[in-house]
This record gives sequence, C-alpha cells and structure tokens, in this order.
Amino acid sequence: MTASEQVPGTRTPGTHCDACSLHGVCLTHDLPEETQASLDALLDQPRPLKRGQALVTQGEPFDTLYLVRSGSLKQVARPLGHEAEHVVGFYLPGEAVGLEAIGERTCPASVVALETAFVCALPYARLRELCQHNTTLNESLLRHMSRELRSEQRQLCLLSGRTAEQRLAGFLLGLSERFHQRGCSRYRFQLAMSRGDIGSHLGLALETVSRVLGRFQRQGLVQVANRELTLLSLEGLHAILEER
Amino acid sequence: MTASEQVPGTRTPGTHCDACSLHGVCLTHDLPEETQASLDALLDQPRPLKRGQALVTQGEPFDTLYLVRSGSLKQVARPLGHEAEHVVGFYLPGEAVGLEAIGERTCPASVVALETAFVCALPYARLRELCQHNTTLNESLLRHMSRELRSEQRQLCLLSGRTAEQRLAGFLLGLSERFHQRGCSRYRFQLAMSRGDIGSHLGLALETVSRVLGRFQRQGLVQVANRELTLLSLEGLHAILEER
DNA sequence: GGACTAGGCTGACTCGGGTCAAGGTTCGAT
DNA sequence: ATCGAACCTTGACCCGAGTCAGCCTAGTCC
Repeated sequence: MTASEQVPGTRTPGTHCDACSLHGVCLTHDLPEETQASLDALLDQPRPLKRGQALVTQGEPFDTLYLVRSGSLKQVARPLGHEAEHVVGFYLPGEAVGLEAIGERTCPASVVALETAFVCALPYARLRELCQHNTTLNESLLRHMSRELRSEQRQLCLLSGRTAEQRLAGFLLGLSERFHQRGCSRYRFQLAMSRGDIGSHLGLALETVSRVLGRFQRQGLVQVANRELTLLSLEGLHAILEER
Repeated sequence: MTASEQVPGTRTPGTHCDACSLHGVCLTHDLPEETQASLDALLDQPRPLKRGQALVTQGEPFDTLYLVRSGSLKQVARPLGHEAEHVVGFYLPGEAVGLEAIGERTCPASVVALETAFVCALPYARLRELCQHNTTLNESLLRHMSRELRSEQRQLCLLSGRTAEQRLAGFLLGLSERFHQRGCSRYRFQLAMSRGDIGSHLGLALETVSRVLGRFQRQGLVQVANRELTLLSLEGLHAILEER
C-alpha cells in the first residue's frame, strides 16, 4: 500500500463524500443524494493515523464507527487470560470499523493502523438519529452488517479443517477480490501486514506462511518481493483452495 | 434436548409472544408492549420441523427470517467446488436464523433441524416496514446482528491456533453459557448434534472429538453418556481454554 | 557509513491430530 | 426379538505444521 495512487479514497481536506472515490464500497454507496449529503455532514475531516497507532482499544466503551478512507488496519483481540494476540481481520478503504461493538456497547478488540491511514469518524448516536428518518440508510447499514457476518462465516469455513496452503490461497484470493472491488489491480498489490499478522489471522505459524509463500512462488503461482505481491495464476490458487 | 421441560419456548397454538418463555433472549426482548404486539402479529403459528428436515436450503433466495421457538438446528455450508460440508454453527431457542442472508438476498448455507423443532417465520419485508415506524425494534435488530458478528469473531479466535482440547473446552463452555441464558442448567444438557457435527464445526476429526471427550471424562471434567453431557468443573475447562 | 532492530527465510526435530480400520452401541423399523 | 443403519469408540500409523535456532536483509537512527 505504499503506492498511494493504487488505493483510492484519499479525501483531501475540504472535500466531501461525493468527491471521494470510494462510492460503491463504502456505507455511503447507493444512497440518494440528500441522504448522502446529511451523512456527509456527520463526518469530520478524515483523521490521520500513523503506522502502529491504535484507532480503538480493546475494552473501551463504544460510541463511534469509523469509515476507512485510505490505508489499512488490523483488528487484534487478546482473548481473556491469554497473552497471545489474535488478528481477527484486516480493514481496507471503504470498510466500516466497529460494527461488532454496537451490541454490547464496548469494543471487543483493538484496531491498529498497519500503515499511514485516514479514517472518518461517524458518531453512532447521530447515525442512529439519521437512520430514524431515513429508511435507505438504515437498510444500507443492515445489509452492510449482514455481509460482514457472511464474510466472517466464510472465514470460519476457510480455517476449519483446511491445510496451510488452502488457507493462504483463500486469503490471497480474498484480498485480491477486495482490492479489485476498490478499483485496484486484482493481480498485484502490497501486503500491508507482516507474515506474523497473516499467520495469526489464519491460525498458522509465521514460518509456515513464509514457507508456503515460497512454495507458491516456486510453483509459479505468485511472485513475492518483500511485501509486494503479484498473483500469476488465480486459477492455480483456486484449484488449491478447492482441492480434495 | 429430549427433556422438553428443559428447553423453554414451546408456543402452543393460539398463544403469543407474551406467553412465550423466551423473553430476554429473543429478538422480541426488551421491546415496549405495543411493539411486541405488532411484531407478534407478524409471526405465524410456529412451524414444526422434523429431525433432518431443512428449514432453508443453500442458494435459495432470502425473504424470511426465522426465530427458533424450541429444538435446535445446524447451519451447514458446502463451500464452492468442495464436497465436504462444513457446520458453520448451531441455533438454540430464541436465536434468529437468516441474518447473514439479508445483505446478498440469498442464503449462503442450509439450515437443518437437529431434532424436532418449532420456528416462527418472520417475513423480512414486513419486519422492515415495522422497523420504519419503530426505532426500538430497529435498534434491537441492529444490536442483535452486532452481537452475532461478535460471537463469530470469538469463534474465529477459538479456531485459530488452538489445540483440540481448547477448542472443545471453549465449545462446551459456550454451549453451557447459551443454555444458561435460556434458563436451562449450565451444568447438564443434551448435545443435539453428533460428534461429526461438532468436529466439523471445530475443524476436528470426529474421532478426535470422541477421544478428547473421553479424556475430559477421565480427568473428571465432564461426564458423558451418549448425548447427555454434565460439566463437572467449569473452572477446569476454563483453565484448559486459557492454557499457554 | 556503521550499528541496531524488526522482519523474513530456512533447516532440523517433534508431536498433535488426521486417516484408516475394526468393533461396539443405540435405536427405530419390521 | 431381529435386523440394519447411524453413530460412537479405540487402536495403529503417519504426515503436516509447530517450535527452536540460526542467519540474512532492509530500513532507521546516530
């Protein structure tokens, strides 16, 4: 994600949602103009985060959602009485941070920037008010959460009873798809997260991630140079994912 | 779940939500009386399902949510191009089936009864209408989904990098907690699902589930007789879950 | 430029849990 | 009472991936 022109969504100070290139992915997608305008009015100037900086901290009370404008973040949970951290997921531009906190009104995990990132704060109480008078926005929010739920379930399937190669293939294909939806290349992108983050997310040791990436490269499926990744054969990766 | 007096929620024909013992868990929880009445009017007579019968089928278009009244069900996905099925989760009385289908308007997985069960159908379009005039219901729905999201994330943590014993301990403790919330015993309940279902859900072979249950029993942590389970030491199970 | 650090790669060893196979139990149907 | 199917248990074997250890590279700070 170093190549900033690859990742759309940078909202320069003073511009609004309609000038943002994330339509189609963001929560603001598909909304009638006046709804968008009022949602827009809610959003402060995007807030900058430095690499490693926490946007939300596990355990703190919930009161705002965030929309990722640019850059990427990871969600990290430290399960009770466990010192090992677990990377629950990654956020890309256009994605909403904090949906899982609405129910219990407290944040179940921390969210940390993987690189320089910009996020828009969306105070939940005011979003709720807006929703009351705005069926479309409300519906949009519900559908967003539902999709989130579904993708968590997909992730569960990916972890359950799959080999290291299948997990990694699934992970890379998923990332590829998400970048593609955001107007970036489906074949070439930066991995903003470390091998360790990927491993934690997939339930693998970081050494295994490294080894499997190497194997994929030797098989001509991908090309890796540090964090820059090129997918050479989507079909090959799909084949691995669907093996057995 | 054979002992029907253990599992509340049976709504005899003619009675309504306010006569149902699932207040406090169900979506109808916490709603003002008139909201509850209008929601109630939406619900048909609970529909009976026999063991093994499908409530929804993977791929079919989505248009209704279901509230589990009594009995239990499993959600089963067959990932694309994979013949192996994966048990995504289990539904107990008071839980809502179908939330993950709202977004894409199609059902990502099948839902099958594990035993005789009753469910109330809740047509989604009409629920939406109701939500428009009813902030509390709307909020309740959102929070319900959010909690669902959170519990999926917890499940992810449970699967990722945990041993078979930890997974099973976590699973049993989770079930125990859910039964407890429903007014059943936290220590003794029926496993409506087979060892194979549990294994699929936890990413383990069914033989492993069997072995680990046996080990737990030998250690005096649980008592298993077929599907009837008694938890003898919640602390012991917690200790296993939090090991390392 | 040099040194320090975080992150990444690779090899050797070990072990948890998957797989295969055989036998036992439970329960419903006839 | 008998049969069969589905489910569960247990043992033997083996492989994938975790752990530990050592080394390399890139980036950052003096």
